Amino acid sequence: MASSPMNTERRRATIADVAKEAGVSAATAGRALGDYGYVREEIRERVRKAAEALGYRPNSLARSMITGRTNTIGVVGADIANPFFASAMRGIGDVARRDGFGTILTNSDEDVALEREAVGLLLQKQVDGIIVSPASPVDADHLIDAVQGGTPVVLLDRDVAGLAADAVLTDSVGASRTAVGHLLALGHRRIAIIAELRTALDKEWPNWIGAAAAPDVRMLMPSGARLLGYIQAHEAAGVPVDPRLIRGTGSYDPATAREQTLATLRLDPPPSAIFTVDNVMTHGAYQACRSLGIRIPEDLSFVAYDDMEWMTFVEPNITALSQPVYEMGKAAAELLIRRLRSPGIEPSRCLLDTTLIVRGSTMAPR
Amino acid sequence: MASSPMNTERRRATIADVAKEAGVSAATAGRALGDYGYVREEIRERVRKAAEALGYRPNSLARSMITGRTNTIGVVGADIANPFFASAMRGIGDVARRDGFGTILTNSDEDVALEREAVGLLLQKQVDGIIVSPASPVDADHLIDAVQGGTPVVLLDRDVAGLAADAVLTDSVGASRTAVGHLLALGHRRIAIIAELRTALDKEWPNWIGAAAAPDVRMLMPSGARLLGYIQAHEAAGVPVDPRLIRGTGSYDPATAREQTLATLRLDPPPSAIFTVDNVMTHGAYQACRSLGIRIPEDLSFVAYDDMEWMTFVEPNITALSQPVYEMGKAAAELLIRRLRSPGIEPSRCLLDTTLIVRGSTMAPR
DNA sequence: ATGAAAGCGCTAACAT
DNA sequence: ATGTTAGCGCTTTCAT
Repeated sequence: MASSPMNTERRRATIADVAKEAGVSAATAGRALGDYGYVREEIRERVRKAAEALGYRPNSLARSMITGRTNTIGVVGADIANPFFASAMRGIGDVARRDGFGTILTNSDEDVALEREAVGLLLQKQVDGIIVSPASPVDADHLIDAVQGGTPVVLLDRDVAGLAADAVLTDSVGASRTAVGHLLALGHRRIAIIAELRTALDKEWPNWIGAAAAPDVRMLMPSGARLLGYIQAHEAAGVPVDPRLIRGTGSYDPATAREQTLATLRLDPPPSAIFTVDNVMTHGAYQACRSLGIRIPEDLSFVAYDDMEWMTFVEPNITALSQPVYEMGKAAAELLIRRLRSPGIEPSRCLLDTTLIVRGSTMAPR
Repeated sequence: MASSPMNTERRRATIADVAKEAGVSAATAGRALGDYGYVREEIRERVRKAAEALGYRPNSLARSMITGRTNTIGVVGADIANPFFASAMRGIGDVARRDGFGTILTNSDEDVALEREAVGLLLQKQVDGIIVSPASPVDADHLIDAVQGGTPVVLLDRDVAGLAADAVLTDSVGASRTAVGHLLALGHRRIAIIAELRTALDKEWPNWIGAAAAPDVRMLMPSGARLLGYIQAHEAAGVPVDPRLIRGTGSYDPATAREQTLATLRLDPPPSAIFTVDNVMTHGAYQACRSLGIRIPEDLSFVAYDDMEWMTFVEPNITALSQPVYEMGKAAAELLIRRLRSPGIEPSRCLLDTTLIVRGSTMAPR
């Protein structure tokens, strides 16, 4: 009955082909294969056989046209090559697969224009929802548009002022206070901090020192929030903040972090401790320390935000703030899928804990 | 003229809405917005305005139904949390974005069943092509199916016997010969190797030693190929291979790598050097060495396959084989997109170079 | 250069 | 329980 010749690349079988082969209507074939509506068990089996014989594969595109759902999640991260996003993405991917979703991945490189473009592309592809680590906490009209257009958004790691969306966050300010508090408690009085401070609001940090009111944390990027924690820890301990110890790189970039670290270490008097606000900053700062032959912790105590596996490889092991990054990705995907299933519910903010792991890179200053 | 009320979530505008707003037919609106066919410039502008006013976004699904192309690439890697795949994915993503493609990412966890399922899902989603790091070099009927069905496949990092597809590979055997040759030239005669050796054919390595004919490299996984290079280097140097120094973990897993390393270091006489075949093995092996307080390179020379940033953080720096991972991802995407544009061409195999970076972790045995 | 109509592959109403 | 019909949003003939 098969009329097509044995050419190597024949037209893919459609549900109509399967229906004809099984001697039923396309609708019935669809019901049998798609597990919806009513089908006699005997027919179902016959259709299955026919589908098998023809090597039939349903076309999700056509299905999505009708159902309005693609079972696809869009993800916009800064850079998948960064271990932070790689781990988070793994968490997202695991939950997505478990619940029958695919994931479209895009990189924004911390650029709002690229992020906007990426979100636009995802919307055109009709993703069911979007998980995003926004490049800016204020410039987010494209995210608001998406939500208004009916595509839910979940914020990962970074908040956005004025966007009522689910979010998975950590308390960067608090964690930073803990880390810097640890150094202050050890007796450090000159603590350098290496941070991106890339956005306009993050760059207003000089105003935060000694200010009556703290800035709105929701307007800050993680690096800004972590600097805020640094300042708060100092003020709580009654230790004055030396602005020269606060080094902004202006970009996510180990090379600049190295330069800024070298610059701060040349100060007179030099810092007795250094705090880096994420793995990229840590990378550059640690390189700088090594290139100068600085002894850790005798000459300089070192605390890093983000725990990396190599921090137990080096001597001494590095004291670090450990974030549950994989779990953050999982939580984001779970929040999104929950919302897809029950759209009405109030946005919820999931706050995960960061823990300080004290290792050998911190001691009292000498 | 806008008749819809200001409800927060109105139906998304379609091309018909835009057409009506602009006072033209849907076909013309499509031509104006989609840059195909002929449209008077004046009309084009009018349609653009209407689209803008309605916040129109084309529906890629509908477009793909007709054109048969989704402008989407499917990627199946083992684990995006592994820095190797994360870098490769970044390369793929950069090229894809440049050429107007999206990327759907899935993890196979080195499991052929999961890989098969992932490929099936990607085909249902009608991806234009698939980039895959196959979990098995022999069990690949699903990949053959994809190609026969008209969806091109590009192999990344791992070859598949009997699949005529584009591939981006490195010479694992040769690179491994170089690395082990370096150790042999220094005078090492007892070199341990830590490798996955997960597949059936990789586990046949005892037959390779002193064999007349080498096994078919295309049937081996990278870890098997690297072990083969190890054996070849020994035979070229006339140094006998001690099978007790060859440690297979059976899985991608730092914990097992650590155990195997501890076991091999307990041998009498112990190895004077160790070679790890990828970053996961390196992770476990390095932990093992640290936990025993072994001095590198005085007690043990250390060579790693895959260069990681931390290898210049530790003391001494680790001698490593560096692969151009990001470029491999780029090349894979470029091969795939080239094939999408000119389907007829012969499959090409892109072989990238691996370089040995000699650092402080290797010296002559004492 | 534009419009009318057909149709991609599938599912959702509506019959029966 | 099954078939018929309509239609998702768009592009592509085929007219004019």
